[in-house]
Amino acid sequence: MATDIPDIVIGRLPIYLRELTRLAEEGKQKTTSSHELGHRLGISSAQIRKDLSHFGEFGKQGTGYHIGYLTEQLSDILRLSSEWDVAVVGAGFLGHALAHYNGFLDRGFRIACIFDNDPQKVGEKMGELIVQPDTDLEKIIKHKQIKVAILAIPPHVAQPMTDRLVNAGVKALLSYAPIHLTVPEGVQVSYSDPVIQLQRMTYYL
Amino acid sequence: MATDIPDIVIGRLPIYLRELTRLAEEGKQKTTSSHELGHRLGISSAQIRKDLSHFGEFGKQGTGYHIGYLTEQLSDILRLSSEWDVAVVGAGFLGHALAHYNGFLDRGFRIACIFDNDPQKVGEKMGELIVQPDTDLEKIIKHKQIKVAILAIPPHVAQPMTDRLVNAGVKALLSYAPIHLTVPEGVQVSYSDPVIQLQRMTYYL
DNA sequence: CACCTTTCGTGTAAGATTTCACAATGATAG
DNA sequence: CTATCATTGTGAAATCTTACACGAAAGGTG
Ligand SMILES: NC(=O)c1ccc[n+]([C@@H]2O[C@H](COP(=O)([O-])OP(=O)(O)OC[C@H]3O[C@@H](n4cnc5c(N)ncnc54)[C@H](O)[C@@H]3O)[C@@H](O)[C@H]2O)c1
Ligand SMILES: NC(=O)c1ccc[n+]([C@@H]2O[C@H](COP(=O)([O-])OP(=O)(O)OC[C@H]3O[C@@H](n4cnc5c(N)ncnc54)[C@H](O)[C@@H]3O)[C@@H](O)[C@H]2O)c1
Repeated sequence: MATDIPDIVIGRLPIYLRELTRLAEEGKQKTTSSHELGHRLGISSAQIRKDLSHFGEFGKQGTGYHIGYLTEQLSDILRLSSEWDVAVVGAGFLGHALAHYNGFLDRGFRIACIFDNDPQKVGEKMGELIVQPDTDLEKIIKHKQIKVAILAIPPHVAQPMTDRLVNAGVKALLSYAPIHLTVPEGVQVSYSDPVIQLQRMTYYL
Repeated sequence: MATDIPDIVIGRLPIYLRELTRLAEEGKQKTTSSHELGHRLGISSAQIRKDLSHFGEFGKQGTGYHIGYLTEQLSDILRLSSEWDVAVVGAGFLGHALAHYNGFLDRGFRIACIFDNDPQKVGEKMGELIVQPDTDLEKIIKHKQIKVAILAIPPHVAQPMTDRLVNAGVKALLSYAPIHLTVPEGVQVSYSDPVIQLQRMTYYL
């Protein structure tokens, strides 16, 4: 049941999870339907049912899905039952925003440490954390067994830093640097480049 | 030629453009091939050729693509020949990072104004800009004919702010708020939620 | 010039994803 | 208890996307 599930399906699960959490917060109802969820997300109900059916039968005919139960199941599928420690590399503007962002904790992640190579930044307090020198990066990541990192450093140092992180055991990497990164098989990479996103939209304007 | 081009193809053009710019910066060569470009991006050469062929014939057999020429063509296709003015809404941590980011200018966008509703933030200097009160938002956006906006405000005010922006004439919106937005037909929306991206990766860990 | 190498552009095949549509199931109301 | 209604889970069809493979062009070489 766990094999062979298309990436594109996995990619939608976090969206479902996020909307289920919103539904739970609204607190108006204990259950929802594929139709309601789809309507709220601009996705067809059939797609939602098909996606979920890859993992089991979570709904009930006539009633729909129990919001709490489906939330739990999706959290389990996405391995969010316990928190992932995350390392942030780069304590500039973006690192600053990330360190202060409180939207990670209740969704399965905790910023566990933040690194910089600028002596001026090292030691500075950021949110709950203190900026660490990048020379300690390998030691701390190995010691805390950190598997997830966020890159918020300039593009020209992103690839070498990626290599260091992977070498220290990081398996999932979200990069804000506007550059394609090369990683070994088995390491996940994801990118966030606002300019790419804007450029995708201007075509249609 | 302009109709019927799949969104997924449009979505890759900015990636090609970004890598072409890097190649130009490296300055080692005047031309590149679909094979080289694909190799650098982890995309098949056939896909690159097929994607480009939707818009015309930009290459030369035996030689490949002239980097400068292809860059120009892609910029034209994506409507990046002249700069788009961009409004940033929300002068918090993220708005701060965006206002100081110098990676927009050379890729077709210019942050033209930044808004906040917090009297403490209004008037503050951010990068080259001064934070404007959100009450002036409609006036300024209409006056400058701004079509592109970035949302960096809390989730619960994101939908009403979207409605205001769309009403003022915004046609493309990049939102950092972790919530699905509803917009009228013809308005483009794009999202950036790092938690969604991390959750997509933890499944594979 | 004849030959070789490179690389494009593209028709077609293969594969992936979405949509359709319906039997089956559970809830509800009279 | 039966009829009605809502909604799931899922094969099959339709659509979309990627990969393959090759003829044709361009440039270089002897
Ligand atoms: N600011 C934005 O809104 C924004 C938006 C999109 C993308 N980005 C990208 O995100 C990245 C960071 O952006 P930023 O605005 O925070 O930049 P920034 O210059 O404010 O911060 C970068 C930080 O990285 C540190 N650094 C540099 N080399 C390092 C190394 N080898 N090891 C550890 N730390 C190192 C610097 O000391 C600095 O503190 C850049 O790649 C940028 O292109 C930024
Ligand atoms: N900080 C991060 O790293 C990060 C990461 C991902 C997503 N986000 C999301 O991005 C958004 C902004 O995050 P942030 O960290 O900058 O938050 P922030 O609290 O630092 O900034 C939000 C700003 O929006 C302003 N604001 C609130 N309501 C407004 C309104 N109606 N009109 C105009 N301005 C208004 C506030 O005054 C504040 O200055 C949030 O939705 C957050 O969930 C943040």
